[in-house]
Amino acid sequence: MARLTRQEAQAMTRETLLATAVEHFLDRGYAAASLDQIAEDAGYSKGAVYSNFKNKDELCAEVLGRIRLTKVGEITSQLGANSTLDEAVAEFARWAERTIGDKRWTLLEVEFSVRSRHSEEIREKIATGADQVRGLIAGVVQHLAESNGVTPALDPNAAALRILSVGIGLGLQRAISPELPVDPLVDTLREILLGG
Amino acid sequence: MARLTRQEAQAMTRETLLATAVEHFLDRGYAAASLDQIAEDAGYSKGAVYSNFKNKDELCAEVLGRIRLTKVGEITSQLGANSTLDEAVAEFARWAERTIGDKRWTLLEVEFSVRSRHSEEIREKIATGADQVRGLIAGVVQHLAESNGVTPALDPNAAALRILSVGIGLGLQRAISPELPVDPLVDTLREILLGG
DNA sequence: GTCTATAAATCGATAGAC
DNA sequence: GTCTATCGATTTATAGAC
Repeated sequence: MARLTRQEAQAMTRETLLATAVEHFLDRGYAAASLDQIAEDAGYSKGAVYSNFKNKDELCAEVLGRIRLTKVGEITSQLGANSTLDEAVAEFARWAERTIGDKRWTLLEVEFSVRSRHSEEIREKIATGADQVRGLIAGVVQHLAESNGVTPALDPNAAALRILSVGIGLGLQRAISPELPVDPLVDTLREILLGG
Repeated sequence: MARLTRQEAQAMTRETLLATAVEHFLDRGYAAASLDQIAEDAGYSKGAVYSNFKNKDELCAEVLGRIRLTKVGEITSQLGANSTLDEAVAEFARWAERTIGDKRWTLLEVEFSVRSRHSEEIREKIATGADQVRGLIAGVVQHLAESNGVTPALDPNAAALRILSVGIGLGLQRAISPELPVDPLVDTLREILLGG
């Protein structure tokens, strides 16, 4: 290993802090996650956190961005590999079972969304993030429809809004009552794809 | 006005505190609502709050129960008055626009749900509340279907789960981005009712 | 049952040294 | 850029008087 330049060293500090923050925010939620503990667990002090991130909200926003990249990467790579529509829907069902089943992510997304109450700046940041997520879903729907030669029952944006709504609402209910089925989310996707 | 007995006086204290708490929790959310301010605004002291409610969580649970009674009362009374299915759906659309448009309620429900993380006792309380809400929705769907002679595409429980999921997810997104349409919720109800 | 007073515990954010 | 030390501002919950 060559020596790190100052820039590389700082990038590593930031990376370590961010990776540690992901775990803490997922495990404890926004309010209960402590910047002090995150810093300590990452091997730094709280000052390092504030040197690399503006405040707790911005750190959480970056944490959520990273988590979303991971989750979306999982589903897009798997969907691209499937040929028939049935297989794609089945693959989506397995992804949903795992992902919506992970209540830590849903609860963190939702808890952070509620913070839109406290500041217009946060609200805009959250709105932008949600917009991006809907865009990703719209792309997936369009891709699935085109590569299978079907016409969706809804235009991509409306489809994405509907799918994300069910995903959020069902995810939250399943975080509270894990015995609830994932069917509504999978069925929603299937109906949109086949119902044209 | 006759004099109040001790029991009546205490019932009135409780009622005043609860009514004041509804406004504070709706306006500021769970975390930002202060028991001290609620008590003061109601004309009592914090001690009175703890004499009438076990703690902040139980007070919030009662607050949510009362709000739900109000909201559900609105929609059930209006739906009962309508004759045709189209009218009922249109009436539901107006109710949804008002209710899902009231982001204070959605945000409070969601914020309190997230607290299921911190204690199994709260989680059970929240789960019971959600169960009741789904039961109410199932009843409305069944009533609408029977009184209009249609067979819903889903059984009442599945229908309620789907409708509540869309309601929660769309409500949260609309709390952040109010320009989003209410259509997904109304369309979901219509499709379930007509799709059998 | 209600009030006053206080306990007790955080935690986010900043200032200044290095 | 990072660390140490500290500020500052709250709030829930309780103990004891009335």
